[in-house]
Amino acid sequence: MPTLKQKGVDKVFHALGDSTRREILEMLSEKPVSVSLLAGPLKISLPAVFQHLQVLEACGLVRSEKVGRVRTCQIDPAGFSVAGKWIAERRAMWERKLDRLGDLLDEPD
Amino acid sequence: MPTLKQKGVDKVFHALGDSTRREILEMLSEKPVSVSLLAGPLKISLPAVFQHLQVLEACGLVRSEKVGRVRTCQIDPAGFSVAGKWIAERRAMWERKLDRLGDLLDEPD
DNA sequence: ACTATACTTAAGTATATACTTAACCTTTGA
DNA sequence: TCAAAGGTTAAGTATATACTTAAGTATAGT
Repeated sequence: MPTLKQKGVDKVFHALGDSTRREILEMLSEKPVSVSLLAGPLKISLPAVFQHLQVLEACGLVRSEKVGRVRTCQIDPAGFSVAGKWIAERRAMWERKLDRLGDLLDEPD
Repeated sequence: MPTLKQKGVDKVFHALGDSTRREILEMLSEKPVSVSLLAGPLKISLPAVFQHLQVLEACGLVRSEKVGRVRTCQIDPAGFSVAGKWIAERRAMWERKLDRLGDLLDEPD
């Protein structure tokens, strides 16, 4: 079943699980930003930021392009739709099932 | 800003970032299941499963109740709405902004 | 050509995470 | 009452992750 494309889900959620990376995403959600500008507000080194960006790119949450010596990063919606879809699908299923269950916790199978 | 409730977001995404934990959630999405039944199909020890369950409970993705010596686990939608909301909010914002940008950054792909 | 800027790579460290096995507690049922 | 079933705790290990500093590489400005 949905175990084939799960690799991407894995990477996206793992990426979102880090608060620094989510901070980066918040910054990028305003507008595209260069690597060093992203690093500014963060209290970690520039290489560290770069590594986070690699993670974010690898799972389709961020896209970037280098022009001259400046790399500009922006949100890539692809990764988000992977994550969003996974959650939405499960949520729909549970809501149905939980509904059907009523509130009885003790269903002895 | 939204930096206050972020702790929960952190934990939920981190929890979802592990494929074994997502497998557990898949199982629970069918119906409530006991700890040892959850462990059955998984190729890890029972204590390991238990630890995953603790992570899932700590972030509101799973709820459980012990009756006699059997602990029955079920999906808790709370955690999912945290994650779903975070994604939905950002997605809405980006879609607006990216739209406004047009294809400003020319797409190399 | 020379220097500064902006990123990139490399290499190492410290902590977190997922797992293990062994031992322990509770409840159930002969 | 005793043993098995179901779960829990403890303790240790091995790998992954997030970070660091130092040393590149390439482009821009003078």
